Amino acid sequence: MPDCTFFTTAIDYTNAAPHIGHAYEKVLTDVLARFERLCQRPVYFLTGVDQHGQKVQQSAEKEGLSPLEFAQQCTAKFLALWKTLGVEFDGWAATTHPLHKQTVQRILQNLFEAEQLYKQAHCGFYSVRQEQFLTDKERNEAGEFGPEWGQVVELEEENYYFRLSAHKEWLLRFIDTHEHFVIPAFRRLELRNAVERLSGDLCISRPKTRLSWGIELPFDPDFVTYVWFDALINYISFAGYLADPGSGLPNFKSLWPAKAHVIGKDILIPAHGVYWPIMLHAVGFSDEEIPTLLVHGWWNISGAKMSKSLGNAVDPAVLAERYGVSALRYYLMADIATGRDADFSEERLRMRYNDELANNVGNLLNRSLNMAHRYRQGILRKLPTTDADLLALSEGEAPEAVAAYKLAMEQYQVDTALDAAIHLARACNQLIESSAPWKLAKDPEQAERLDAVLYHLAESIRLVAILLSPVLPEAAHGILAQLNVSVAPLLADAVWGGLADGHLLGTPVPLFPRLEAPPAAAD
RNA sequence: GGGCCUGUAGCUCAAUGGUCAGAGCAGGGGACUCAUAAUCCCUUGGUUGGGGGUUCGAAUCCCUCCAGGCCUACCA
Repeated sequence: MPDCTFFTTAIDYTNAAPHIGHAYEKVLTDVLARFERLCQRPVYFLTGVDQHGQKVQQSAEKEGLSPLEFAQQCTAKFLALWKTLGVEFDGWAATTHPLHKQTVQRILQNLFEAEQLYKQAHCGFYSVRQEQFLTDKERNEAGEFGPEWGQVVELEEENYYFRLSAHKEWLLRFIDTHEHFVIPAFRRLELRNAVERLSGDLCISRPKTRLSWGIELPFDPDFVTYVWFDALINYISFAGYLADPGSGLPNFKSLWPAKAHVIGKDILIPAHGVYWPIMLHAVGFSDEEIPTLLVHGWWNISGAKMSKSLGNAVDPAVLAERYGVSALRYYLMADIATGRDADFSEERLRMRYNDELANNVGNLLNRSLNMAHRYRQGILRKLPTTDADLLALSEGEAPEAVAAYKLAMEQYQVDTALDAAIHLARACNQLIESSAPWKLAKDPEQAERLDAVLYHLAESIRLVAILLSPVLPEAAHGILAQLNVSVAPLLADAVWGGLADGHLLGTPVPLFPRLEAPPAAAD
């Protein structure tokens, strides 16, 4: 058993600038990692970039750069975005890293020696322009390869193959016996059906004559390895698998198996659901060492799939600039159910931010602190109370919100978890209306009740801040600062009564300024 | 072609086969003044895509049709 919770994300291909989908996956994983820290569990968050392959090589040539230069330029954009969005990872998996190359080559060598790889000639139609073999799927209605492929020649080429189909029956049994291999459940069904139809082995090499930008096969220098074989291994190479002592990489045993590989639905089949478990199995990993796949959905725009080529890609850096990191992170976590698709809408981003963060939470903090200062110089009294409405909050709404939040987060349902936090804030606003502190303040006989109400508000807000902190680390810090709480948020502290008798609250400053008018039409 | 998902209020979504299908937002009406023109209360709004079937009971299970989407095919 690993002693550290290990999350990975897909590594992004350094061929184009990051879009909202990249940002979503990384923020989601960042939130899951931050939740582990909130629970005081050790966590290791690995993300990175996939820098090899034909597309990078081609794009680099177009720009007159070396593949490495091009990949590094693109990598810098991803790194800058993660910094902007507060995505704080522990390990950075860049596949051009020498230690990664070393591990990939060691695994290839082991598989070769175990006779899991073999060399075979393939004869087929090859597009010179696109530099790839064509299959029947590329044929047009007339059964021919269209002009978009340029010159097509019949070519025979030798390559190395991985004995994928030899492990098909094992994979089927594994899927059948491991209910939680794929989350959500319907994806597991989808995967199982795909595996049933699996036939043939996986070509894992490209001759250097047509692709040089990759990791060389250790047993045949005329070839580099296929992109997926290179990329998937990042999950173990950067976790320290087969690493030499003193490499600086983590201790593999402390991390593996990963709690979850967070990936998009597009790379479940075949890469992560077929190639990856079979690779691990072939290398000698036991069934208990195959990690769970947490498969998230897509942000669509106007219901259409996001695509750079359609010109509708949403630049997350622009959104962060326009609305702020908190608004963007909140929207990405609140407006999609993990595993499903959602429609991206700036209008909904503004709406949810204004309604839930500005009007509900932000204004609650502001009005509560304001009253505490106006009526009590900011000093809280922690006194026993018998008022039913206050007990309903301290013994009902608040602990129930924490429990619902925890349950949802453990099931990766971040949107549901956020609902629980917002619901608690809403209950506080209701308490303010029903107790009307401004009236209590005018009646000396109600002094104790006023103190109790103010305490209940501050205490509830403290809990809300703790619950929001994985999604909104900065804003949670801001809330706690205004409450004059200096300790870092912990879920263990999300229990009633944390604020001491005589606690002095900080000065109210509007925290989530409303996004007033929609900015002038984008672009 | 094969596989999978979705279809519930104007919008975004809930609802282990079991009270009258619920929230938030939007719409309508009202209240309040501590607050970021915020908040709170009440309220309008549904043939659960259509049609069959199983059941004492169906949004939920089965069949079928319709509509949209995804994977199958190197964009999270």
